Amino acid sequence: MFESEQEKIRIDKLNKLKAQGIVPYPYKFEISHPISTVRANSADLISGQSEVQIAGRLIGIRKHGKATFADIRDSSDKMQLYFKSNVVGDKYELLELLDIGDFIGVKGTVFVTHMGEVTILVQGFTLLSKSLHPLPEKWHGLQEVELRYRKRWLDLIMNPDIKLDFIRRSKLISTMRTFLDSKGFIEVETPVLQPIYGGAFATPFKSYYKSLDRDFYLRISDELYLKQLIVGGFDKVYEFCKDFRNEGMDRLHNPEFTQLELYQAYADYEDMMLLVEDLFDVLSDGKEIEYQGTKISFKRPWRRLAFFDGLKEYVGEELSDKEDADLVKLAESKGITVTRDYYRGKILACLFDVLVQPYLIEPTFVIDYPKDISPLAKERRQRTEDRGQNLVERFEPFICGIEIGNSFSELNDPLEQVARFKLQGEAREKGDIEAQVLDEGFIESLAHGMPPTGGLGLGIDRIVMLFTNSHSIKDVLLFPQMRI
RNA sequence: GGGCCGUUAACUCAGUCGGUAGAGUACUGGAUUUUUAAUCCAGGGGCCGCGGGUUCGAAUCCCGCACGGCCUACCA
Repeated sequence: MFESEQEKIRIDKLNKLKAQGIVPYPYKFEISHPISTVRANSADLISGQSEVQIAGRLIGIRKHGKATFADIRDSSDKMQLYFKSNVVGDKYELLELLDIGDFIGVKGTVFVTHMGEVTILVQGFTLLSKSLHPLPEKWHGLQEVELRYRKRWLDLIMNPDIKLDFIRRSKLISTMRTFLDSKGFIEVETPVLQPIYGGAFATPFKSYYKSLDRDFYLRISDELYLKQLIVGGFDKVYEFCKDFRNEGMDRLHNPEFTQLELYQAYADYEDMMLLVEDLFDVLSDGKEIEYQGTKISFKRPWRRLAFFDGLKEYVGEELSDKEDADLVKLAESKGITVTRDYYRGKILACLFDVLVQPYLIEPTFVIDYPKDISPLAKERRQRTEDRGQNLVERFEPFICGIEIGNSFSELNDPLEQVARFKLQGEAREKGDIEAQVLDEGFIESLAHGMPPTGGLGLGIDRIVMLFTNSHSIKDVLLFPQMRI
């Protein structure tokens, strides 16, 4: 650390500052305006000869002997500074000890240069923080993608425009919160550390709780806890839930990610579809977005595509009445490897993911999934057009081929729920390591009675990707997971 | 998991046929009181990702590994 030539020079400057009695890391500085405000009101500030105090990071220095131009930037904008030796006096010499990257505070008056740039004529200045490590080059900046993810602070300094995406993320989440609050939903918090994980198919991260001497898991979902709150009498609850899944990472997956899960008593999955349409109408402000070159409209109603209709449309045949063996054959003919412990629904889901999902560009609700891959969802109500049994009331919304959520008419029959977990147990014994584990507390809560309930989970990171036109989930996570 | 590409100064990048490691920015010293990629002069700065191999000699050729990116597959 601090061994490069440039770092040694800066530490040397730091020591010279200290020797002059200057505190290189003072405690605070009174700011009269953010830079953007100075800019917006420059005419008034100039005519009034008003003194302003602004602060920020030094991002450029141009020395001209007894005059020096510099640029500082705060979170709102940047501003040119003009130091003249006959104005700042002896302090002018201190400029020699400042570097690009330092934070300074200045007081001065606003004027416009011959070149038309709004500038502060500096009357006095204070070092607010000495920077010891040089910043990347001034016009190519920091480009190496790996460094941008690993050293996000540097990325933010050198590529400040990326802040807009993270501000957008924050605003989208706050809009969701306002939307749900206005509909009477209550925001709750549930455990991240769970003795039994559940609510989704995934491999968990395992931890160990010393004082209880037992294994705990980082949650893969908060579903089972939120439903217990519905049992307890909250009619509408939601949680922005950081989930952890011990799986690979790629442009759509980070091992820790954020889901919005919400549950509404006396509602079903049809209500959840309407809620999603409403939400996206608000999030998009009724406007189209463009994602990776494709224009997307969230205009209601979204397309509703039955799971088996999707397969029929893109595979060319009706699959609901096919034998398992034929499904395996079909999968293999499409180059999809099917291992032996796969059960029917999983084969179908694989086929769907590969053959149908990539083509779901316009916002689409895929509805009515196979029962055996949906152990927490209610059986589908019988309708005249039904193609047999074994469907549940479940949908997943897709946009641009990306799965952005999951929703059910929640199963609230405790005996049926036990039976579904039992089937999951059998799948687990056959080697399906993601099969869901029976949670006795959850079953007991259902046994006390849960009202009919609609549940919805939305992948927040992926939704932010859509609205910020980000190709990778890493671009909407400030600190994406990287290999160590 | 597979394929392709990348890794050289703090950053952005060159580096020919295998023959002493280059530029710009940044940094240091000097000149410069309206510049804004300031300009001009001079200078310092390298584990060429890591480990092997071939060779008189490797940043360069070969093998392996690590990390990253894109594509692809898988994991719902």
